[in-house]
Parts: sequence; C-alpha cells; structure tokens
Amino acid sequence: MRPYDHRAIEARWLPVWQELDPFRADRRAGGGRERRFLLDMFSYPSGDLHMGNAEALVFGDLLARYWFQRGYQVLHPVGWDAFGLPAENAAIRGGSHPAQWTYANIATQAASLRRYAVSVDWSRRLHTCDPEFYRWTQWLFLRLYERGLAYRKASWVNWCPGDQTVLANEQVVGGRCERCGAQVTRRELTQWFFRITAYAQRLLDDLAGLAGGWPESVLTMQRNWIGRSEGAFVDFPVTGQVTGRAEPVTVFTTRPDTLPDATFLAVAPEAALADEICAPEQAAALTAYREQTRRRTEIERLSTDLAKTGVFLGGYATNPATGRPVPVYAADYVLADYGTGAVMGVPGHDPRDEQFATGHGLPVTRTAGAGSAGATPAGATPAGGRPGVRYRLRDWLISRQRYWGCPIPIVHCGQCGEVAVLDDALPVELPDLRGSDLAPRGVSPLAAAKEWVSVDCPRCGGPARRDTDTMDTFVDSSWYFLRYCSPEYAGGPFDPAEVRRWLPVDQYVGGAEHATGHLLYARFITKVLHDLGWVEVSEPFTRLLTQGQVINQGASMSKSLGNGVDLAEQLDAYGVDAVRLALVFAGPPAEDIDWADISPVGAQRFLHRVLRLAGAVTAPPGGDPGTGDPAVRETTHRTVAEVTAHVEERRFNVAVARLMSLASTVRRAVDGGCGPADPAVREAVEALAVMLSLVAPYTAEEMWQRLGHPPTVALAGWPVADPELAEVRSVTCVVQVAGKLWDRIEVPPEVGEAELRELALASAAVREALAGRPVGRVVVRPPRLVNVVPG
RNA sequence: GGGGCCGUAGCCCAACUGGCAGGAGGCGAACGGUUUAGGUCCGUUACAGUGCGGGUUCGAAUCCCGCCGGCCCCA
Repeated sequence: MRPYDHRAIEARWLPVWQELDPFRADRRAGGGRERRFLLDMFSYPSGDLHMGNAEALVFGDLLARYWFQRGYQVLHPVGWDAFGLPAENAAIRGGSHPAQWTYANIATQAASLRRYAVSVDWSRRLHTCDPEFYRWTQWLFLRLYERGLAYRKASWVNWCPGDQTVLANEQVVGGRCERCGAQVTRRELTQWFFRITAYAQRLLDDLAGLAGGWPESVLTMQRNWIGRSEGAFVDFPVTGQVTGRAEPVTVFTTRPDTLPDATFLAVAPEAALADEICAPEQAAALTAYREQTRRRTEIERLSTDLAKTGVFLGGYATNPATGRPVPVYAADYVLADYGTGAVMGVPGHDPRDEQFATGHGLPVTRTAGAGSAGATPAGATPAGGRPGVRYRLRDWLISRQRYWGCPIPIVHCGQCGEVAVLDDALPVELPDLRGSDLAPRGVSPLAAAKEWVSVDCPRCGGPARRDTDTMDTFVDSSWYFLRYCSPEYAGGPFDPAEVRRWLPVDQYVGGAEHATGHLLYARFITKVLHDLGWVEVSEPFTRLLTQGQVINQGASMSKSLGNGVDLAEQLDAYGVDAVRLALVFAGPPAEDIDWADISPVGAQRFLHRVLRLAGAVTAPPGGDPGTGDPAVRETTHRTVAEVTAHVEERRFNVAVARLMSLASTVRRAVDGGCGPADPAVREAVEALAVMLSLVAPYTAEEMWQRLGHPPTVALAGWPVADPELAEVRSVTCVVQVAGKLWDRIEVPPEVGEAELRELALASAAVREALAGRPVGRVVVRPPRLVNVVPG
C-alpha cells in the first residue's frame, strides 16, 4: 500500500477541475459582492517553470483561493511576457521563427500551471507578442507621443556588443550586460525615450500612499532611484580664449553654500559644451580623451575607487561668488545626460572633486561653513544662483535594435519628418523574419526587411520609411494588468468600465528584482493613462508581496554551481501538494528559503495524515455540530479565527502550522476522546479540508470526497468562526514578584484590575516570595500579568 | 562610503500594541510501541534563554545606542 499516492490523486482531480473551470472571474458577476484582483508578475517563457516561479505562484494562488472561498469576485489572470531576446537568440541558432520557440515554451508553462493547480481564469490569458496585444502597446506609445512623453534624441547609451542592442541602466549590472554578460560600452545613438522624468515628483509623492501595503525596502529603493535633491543652479560666466560659447555654464549643486570654494569646473567630455569651451590647441587632447572615455563604463567613471581623469580645455569661467577665474576641464566623472552635464569642482567639500584636484594640482580651499558634512545650505543661494530641484531619475530609453519586440509605430518621411502611424492602421505587425535574418548587425534586423520598411507617409502619401526599432519589453509589462480586465476588448486597450471595476490590484506578487524597473514603469504608465482619462486610479498596485528567492545550500541555484533543483522532478517525486506545502511552510513569504532546509517528505507525511483523518470520520454529513464535543469545537473555531487572521496578514507559514496543530488535536479526539462519530469531529475535518485547499488543493479535494461532498472544495466556502466558541474562556495569568515568575492563576479573560490584584496578592507563592517585605508597587495588566514590586 | 533588512534549540521557523521562551509547528536525532517488513503509523524524550555590550522600564527577543556577523539596494 502506498502511503500517499499523489499520482493517483492528481490524475483524478485535474480533469474534473478542468471541466468545472471554477476560477472564472465572471462566475460571480453582479450583485454587491466584494471584488479582488490578484496579479502574479508576468512569467517570461524561457523553458519550463522553475522553483522560484513555484514559490511566487503558490503565495498568490493561496490568497486568490482564499478570496474565492470567501465568495468574492476574484480576478486572477495569467499571461506571458512573450517578447524578448532569448526567443530571438534561439531562433538564430535554430534557423526558426522566435514565435515558434516562444509559443512552445508557453504551452509547456501553461501545462505546468494547470498541474500546479494555480487558480487562474484561463479565458483571459495574454501573450504580449500577439498582434492583438501589441496593437495596444503601439496605441499607448502614440498617446505618449502626442503628449510629448515619447521623443527621440541623440544620446550616449549603454551598448551591448554581445546582443548588439542598447540597454537600459537597469539592464547593466556591474558594467556588464545583465543578459549575456558582455562588457557594456558607450555609443551615441538616436533613440526613443519615454519622459518619465516629467512624472518624477508624482512618482515620489505617491509612494507615501503605498506605505503599509508595499515592503518598506521597495519604497526606499524607489525613493533613492528617483533621487530628488534640492539645491541651486549656478551660472559661471565663460572667460578667456573661448570662441564657441557666449552664454555662461550652468551647474547644479546641492551645496550652494560651498560656492566660494569652487576652484574649477568639470564638464562631461562627450557633451557639446566641451567642444564649445575647448580652445583650438586643446582640441586634439579632448578628442583623445573622448576615445579613452568611451572605453570606460559609467560605473568605472563614477567609482570613487578609481583615479579621476580629465583634460584641461584651455578655457576659464568666473566663480560668481569670488569673481576669480576657474579653469574648465573635461572629466569623465561628469555625465553628459545627467543634470546639466557640468559640475563645479569644490575639492574642499567633495571627495571626488578633491581626488580630481589633487591629481591636477588644483587649489583646495575651505572658506565656507566649517562643519562641511552636515551643514545645510538652508536658503543660502549665492549670487548668480537660482534655487532648483534635480532628480537622479533619467528618461526611460525604450529603443531596442532587435526583432522580437513591439514595433514603434512611427514613419520617417523625407517631406514631413517624423509621422505617427494612424490609430486605425494599427497594429504595425512584425514582418516574417527568421533564422539568420535576425543575426545582430548593429542595426535592427527590421531595417533589412526592405518591403516592410518602405511605406507611404500617412500625412503626405509620399515615400517614407518605418522606424525599425522595437520597444523595450518593459513597455509591454507596464500596462498588461489593465488588458486582463477586458482581454477581448476591441475599442481600446481596455474597457474603462472593466478597469474601473477591477483596479487597483489588491495584491501583486513577484520578485524584488523589479523594485526600480518594472514597478516604477507600471506606476508611470498608470499615471499617464490616468491623466488621459482612461484610468481612474493613479496607483495600480495597492499591496505588493515580494517573495524571497529559493536558494540551495546557501547559494542561488545555477547551472555552474550544479545545485539546481528541478521543479518537475520534485513534483514527480513528492506531488504538487507536498511541494506547495513545503514552500509555504518554509518560512515568511518575503524571506529567502533554502531548499536544503525544506522537507517535502515531511509535507507529504502531513498530507497523508489529514487524508486518513478524513477517511476516519464516521459522523454523517449535515449533523448539528452544536451537539458535539465542546473541546474539539473550541479548537476548531479558534483555529479558523487564527488561520483567517494569518492569511489576511500574509503569514502563510504560521497559518499552516495552525492547521497542523488542528489536525493533531482532531486525531487525538478520534483515537482517544470523543471518537470519530462525534459531529464536532466532522465539523473540524471539514474546516480543515477547506482551509487546506488554499495550499494543498488536490489533497483537500480528496478529503472533501471522503467526507461525502461533491467537487469542488475550492468553492465550498470559508469556515466561519463562532466568536462564542473561539473566545477564550480562561487565561493563565502570570504572577511575578520583582519581575520574576512565582505563580500562575487561571482567570476569566474579562477579569477586572482590582479583582486580579486581590487574587494575585492572595497567592501563597507571592507571600513566600515577598518573605515579609512590604508590597510596594503592583503592576496589574489584566488578564495576563501581575507584577508585585516589593516596597 | 551611504541607506535598508536580519541574527531565537543541531536546522528551519513561532511568540498580539514590551508581559509565561516548561517554544505554535516542522525537519533531523534518540528511545519505546505497531508491523513479516518499512523512506509506514502511534507515542515519549533531549537540546536554546533570544549574536555581543550598554541603556530605558516594574518588566526587553521585542524600544534606544554602540559593536560583531550575514543579506539586499545605492555608490
């Protein structure tokens, strides 16, 4: 006899559920029911689901199932972030189309999701690479374009020589491409940007409203990423033999009070400003220096560990505070697209400026404010300075020179310039390219699709060329949650009424690695759509759960370490429920869990135990639990109350522990107490099955059947704790003398302060402890504690 | 260098607004019982005083300060 035949159980219920399709969002439409929106972060379809997916999915699923049990209308959709480089690279290797690889992987993941028993509404699945989806991504782009929030400019960008495409700052990790690991270099290219900086202040301000619902760490990261700093813009008039520039150089500083100690100016070497200030005899030096700069990553340039390099440009500017001339340098620790592209060098107050100054023989003075570090400029805006605010956040670079992404719906016309594709001409579909057509060439593969590129200008009808860049996949994922509300809607990206009904998302579940990327972009796009009148809310996600990583033996799972744990193998070996239960029980959802500490065997043992418990119940269904064993009932109702609270507070591991405790209590009652025919036992096991269905749906369904009920337990209804029964009738009050435990007395929970004081002072143990000393203070905290302090 | 999170039995993890650490639960261990057998089932037992040092308090795992160790983010 197999102890717990998970294969048989899974095989029995999976087709039943598929038939019942219990998790349709519109199943309980209408009426005044509460609604909930549970959103899992998009999965990228690279192969099958892995342990990390499994962990995140079970947390989300648990909550969604809880809401279903509560009888709410629940939207729990699923979809795939289906554009992206891996598909394209696979297509190049295999001589195929990226769609082939993508949809094959999606099919694999979808099957795994079903097996893994995730409570999703399958009728709403989305793939961002479907033309019917990316049509609306293009629509979104055009709305931003109309408002000046999408624009093209030449800019120095991160270039990955491996993937032959530009990268956003977030995709550069330690100077290397996050995807392929190649050393990232800098290139000047004309690229599309979204003007997220226009929303910097709102993105910052609205974080306050998310406090409590989002992890504090994510809020802090976003605040730092936006990086608001207050200070002043200061003008330095240009002097000396400079020919190319008459206007002053403007710098931003957070320490305008240190202006008197500014002894040089540093400008970004690649900025036009450098050319304008550069004296003819220094031009060669500047060109050479630029070459050197190009080979350094932004990280290296800004690092405080490396020497600060630069070249003198031959020009001078005047420090407006002192009237003294200061030399102007090109230095690569200044970035062109950040702030004004120039900084004032204050070596007496800034360590980087000091490094530079000492390396170039520049004077270091400290005449301003003695306590430099903590001194606040407090309105000390000097002559020539204007108070101002600057953000660290930069505009979002969305152009990618790759094929498998959403085409940018813009046409370039010799007559009319940049022209937006008309809304009713959307989608601009990708041409059919495959295999070696997609090999990286430094320009987008789309440029090679000659027929596709050449179009009539939407404005003048003359010959024109399509834009050949595709969008960053973060654009797709910055609005997909809105599409879920009405996935078939053809009159716009979504039906505003449906979005009004479902948004905001009540619980978003995903990885903390998206703290400053995706989560900021999605907030930004939501605000833009709010301003356009399409969306009522201005924040999309009320509550965020960032699950920890699943690691193994202290290290994150990786092929090179050979410590990967295959999800499918674990599911085969222990069953879906045991793996789900083990993951949930392993610890608090937000913390990393080590597979080495996890026991799917233990989880399986528990599941087997409760299954046998369900089989042991002999009380018939529909009996009156009120006639049952009061002690069992008390435990049941108290457990229901506790588990409910734990689930609401996302303390899932503790909720599971309570269920284990309940199971033990009932087992003891069956074996040695009231016996299996007591209606209280049935009540307890039924409640256990329903509560367990959140974590272990197969086992719970099996229990439900053994208890004589038809499927599905998933919609059986959350048990209601009777407050009378859940109420604690007697508590143990601790009696301390001088803070040390001396006695315990049983008291009713509503015991009064005076009464409790008398009870405690009457205690023999207390009198003994006092040993004749007089009673001084008596701290009474009904009903739990009395502390007698000797006088 | 700056910011944030975390240190509780051999291991994972509990402990409501500060209030019983004979720890809620689990893993592992030992012992006993059931069994032809067991990666079964049932039961029993052992093991920490909360990283270290101060402070506040009648009372601190919990609040404050300083160290030590680990993780994350920004540089």
